[in-house]
Amino acid sequence: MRYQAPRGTADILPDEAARWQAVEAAFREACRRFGYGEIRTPIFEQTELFARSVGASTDIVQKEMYTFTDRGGRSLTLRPEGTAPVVRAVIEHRLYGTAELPLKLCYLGPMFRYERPQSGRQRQFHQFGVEAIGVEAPELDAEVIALGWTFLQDIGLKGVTLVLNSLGCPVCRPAYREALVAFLRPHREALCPDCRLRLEQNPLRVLDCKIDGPTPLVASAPRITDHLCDACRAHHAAVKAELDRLGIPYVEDPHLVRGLDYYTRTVFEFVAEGLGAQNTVLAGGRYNGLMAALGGPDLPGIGFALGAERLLLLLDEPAEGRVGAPAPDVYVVAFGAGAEKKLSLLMRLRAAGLSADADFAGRGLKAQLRSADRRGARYAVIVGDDEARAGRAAIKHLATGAQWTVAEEELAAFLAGRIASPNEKEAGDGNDAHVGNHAPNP
RNA sequence: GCGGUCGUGGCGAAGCGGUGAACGCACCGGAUUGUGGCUCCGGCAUUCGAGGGUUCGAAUCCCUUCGACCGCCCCA
Repeated sequence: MRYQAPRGTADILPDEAARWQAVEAAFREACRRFGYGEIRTPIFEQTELFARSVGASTDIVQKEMYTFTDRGGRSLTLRPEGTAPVVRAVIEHRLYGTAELPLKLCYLGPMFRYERPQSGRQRQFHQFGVEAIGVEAPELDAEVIALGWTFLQDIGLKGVTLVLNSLGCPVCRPAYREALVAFLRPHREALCPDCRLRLEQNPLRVLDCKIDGPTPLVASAPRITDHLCDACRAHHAAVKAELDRLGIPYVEDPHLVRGLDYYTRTVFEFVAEGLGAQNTVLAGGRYNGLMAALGGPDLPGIGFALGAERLLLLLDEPAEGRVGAPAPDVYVVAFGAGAEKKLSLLMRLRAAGLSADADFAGRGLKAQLRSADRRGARYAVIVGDDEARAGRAAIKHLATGAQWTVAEEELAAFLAGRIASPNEKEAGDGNDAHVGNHAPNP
């Protein structure tokens, strides 16, 4: 055990990778139906991009970024989230001018945050996300939420709750912030140490303090939703009305505050049971000022991201299984004079569309058949001295023990036909004297 | 960044100061000539995450270090 994967990273082994492929496929399918095209951005970006967009006072920027200097002296950062790179790409390629708005983009890939790993949290983790840019209509907020909802339904996730809030906009949020600070400052000593700092730097974050979360203090604090400007209030109401029409249940939480600074108006999270403090599985919101802040036109946007590891944690327990190759249709057992036919037989079978594998350890007949069985193969093709001499191959249906002998040339077609046939399990042709020596598999 | 639990063969897991590191699974080989699954027999850790120390003697005690898991902060 000399080398290990770096702290907070994980290898996804074949059995597990199959589960990933399933959720990725479901996500891509949901995105397709909703009209989102995939975008792939680099895994690292200029450090400035994240500092500007995510917010200098956020934990992500202050202590969680994987930042390094390349050989040209540039400061680069492994992306901690997906929105900023996508927005950057949209601006860089002026996509807003070449496609209809909203521009709908989706992505899936690894993100990096330097944190203490624990359940549902890694340093390299994976997010699937979407961004819809260029339209401010509340219907779009609802549609984005509906996409997240649909996806979670599609993969059969149970016990998730949609939590909704509005964070206002540059018109109304400053006033609310003042009101909140004015309310909290007299109670400064009652706040936890972290919150005393937040009070100065990012007062809204005090609202979702876990330590004295539902204390009378926070509970009785002024609510953002009571301080929204007319436009934000109307927007928020329209989003809720649309969700009501769609029959998507949600709970309003005026204390929902997201950890990234670029959010405006709608913010939402889908929270799940059973993940401890890391219970957010999908979250997002509107970011109307982000495009302009990153040097693009002043276009609004909304999106979400979901944590793939958390999602997989919530789905069925990983099945304990064989690590490695999938069960083949055919396992070629070749030995003696037949050994030299092994590879060419495999190639013929594969060319016929069958999955085929064989022993590569030069073991005996018995051991090879054992492998065929253990690998879960449906058929074994046996080519030994006798078969090789006759230009034929013995075929054995492993579940029943039925056996046939066919000419080498006909082998692939014969097997392809049988595997496609509903009567696959009929008895063999009796050409093999050994049939009956073994009981069928129970 | 803070706190807790823990690191014994491919995996799971005993042993917790005294000469050969249980056991289960997996794996490899065999049980009369070329036929798998069941059963039986045999094999499979000079070594207990790494480094140092205490001791006549350590996987078992101490220190350091690396790592894993869990919780907190924060986030997806």
